[in-house]
Amino acid sequence: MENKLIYYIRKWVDITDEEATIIRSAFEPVFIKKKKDLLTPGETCKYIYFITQGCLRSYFVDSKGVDHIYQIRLDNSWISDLESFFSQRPSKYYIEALEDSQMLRLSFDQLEKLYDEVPALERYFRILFQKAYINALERLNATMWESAVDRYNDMLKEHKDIFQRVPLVYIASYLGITPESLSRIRKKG
Amino acid sequence: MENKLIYYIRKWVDITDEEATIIRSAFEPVFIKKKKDLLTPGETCKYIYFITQGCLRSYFVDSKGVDHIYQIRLDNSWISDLESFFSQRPSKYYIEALEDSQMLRLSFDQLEKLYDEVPALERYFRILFQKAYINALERLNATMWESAVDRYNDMLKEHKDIFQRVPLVYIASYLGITPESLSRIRKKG
DNA sequence: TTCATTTCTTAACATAGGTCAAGTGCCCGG
DNA sequence: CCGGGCACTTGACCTATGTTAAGAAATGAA
Repeated sequence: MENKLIYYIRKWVDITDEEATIIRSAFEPVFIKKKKDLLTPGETCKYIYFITQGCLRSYFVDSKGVDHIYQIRLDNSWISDLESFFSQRPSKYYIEALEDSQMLRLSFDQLEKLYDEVPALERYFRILFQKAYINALERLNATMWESAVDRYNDMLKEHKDIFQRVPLVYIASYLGITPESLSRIRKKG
Repeated sequence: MENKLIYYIRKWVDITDEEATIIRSAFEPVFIKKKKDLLTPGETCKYIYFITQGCLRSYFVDSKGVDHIYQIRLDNSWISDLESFFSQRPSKYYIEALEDSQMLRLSFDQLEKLYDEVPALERYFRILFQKAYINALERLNATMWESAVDRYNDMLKEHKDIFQRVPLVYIASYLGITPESLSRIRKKG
C-alpha cells in the first residue's frame, strides 16, 4: 500500500530507497466507510490523503441546502482541502467517501518536515500543484464557455471510470448542472 | 526592477543575497507595447514572465472568432501559458498586452537550472502553484454556482484595481458573460 | 479640432438550463 | 423476501443570460 504511493511519486521525481523509507514512515494508513465524512465544514483539515483504494467527493452546501461537488477522486490520487490544510484554518467543505476507501494520510507538520528532509518531495508537490492548476484552468474555461452537452461528452471520454462507479446525481453536480438536465442530455446522446 | 522580483519572492521564502544574485541574473528584462502579443496559438511558450509594470490578458478564440479571457494580470504577478511552457509544446492561447508593459522573463532551461541551484526557488514555485490552484478552484466554484451579479460584486470587491485599468468588454469576458449583460448588471447595482 | 474607432448602453427577442412536481424502478437492510 | 428510500426520468413551465441590432459617448491619431 505504501509502495503504491512510492511508485506514483517515482513517476515524477527520482528518490533514493532511503528517501522512500523516510516518506513511507511519515504516512499513516486510514480506512473510511462509505458515506462517512473525512472532513466537515468548520473543522480544520489536518491531513492530505493519498487514496490507495476507493472513491471520495469534495463539496460545499449552499444557503438553500444544495450540495455542489467540485471534486471526485478515485484510487491513486490525492484529496484534501488545500485551502484549509495550508492555512490551518477552518474548512468550508465536506469530504465524503462514496465507497469504502483506504488512504494514506500525511499531517501538515510531517509534510513540512519531509520537505526539508527530502527535497525531491517538494519537487514532486511542485509538479503536482502545477499540473492541478493547469487542469483547474482548463476546467474553468470549459464551464465558462462550453455547453453542458460538450462538458458531458468530454467527461465521458476522459473519466469513463467515474461513470462506472459514481451515481449520476453526483456527476451532474460535478458538471455544474442539475440531475434533470443530465438525464435529458443522456436521453438524446 | 529585478529587486522588485526578489522582494516578492522573499515574501514567501528565505533566500540569501548570493541566491538573490543568481536568481536576478537568470532573468532578462523585456518590454512590450500595448496590443502586442507575447504569445500566439501554435507558438510554444518559451518563458514565464514576471510583470514589473503593466497589464496583460490570456485568452483563446473559439470557432466563431469570439475571445474568451481567462486571465488578467497586473504589476507584480506572473504570467505565462504554463501548459505550453512546462510541456514545451504549442500553445492554444494568446497572451496580449493591455498596456505598455515591462517584464522579467525566465526561460524553461534557466528555470530548471535555478531549481537545482536554489532549492528555495523550487519551494517558492511550489507555494505559488499551490495558491494558484486553490484560487482556480474557488473561481471554478463561483462560475459554476454563483450568479453573474454575485461574481461581478466579488470582483469589484477583490480586484477594484482591474476595473480602473481594463475596459469592461474584457472584464465581462473574464467573468464569463457578454458585455451587454455586464452593462445591465452595472445599471441596476 | 475633427474624424474614425473603440467602448459602452439599450431594447426586443431567443434559448439553455433551472425549477417544480410526479412517477418508475431498484437496491439494500431488516 | 418485503418495503422504504435512493436513483433516475419525464414533462410543463420559468428565468438568467445570450443574440442581434442600433446608437451614444469617449478616446485617440492626424
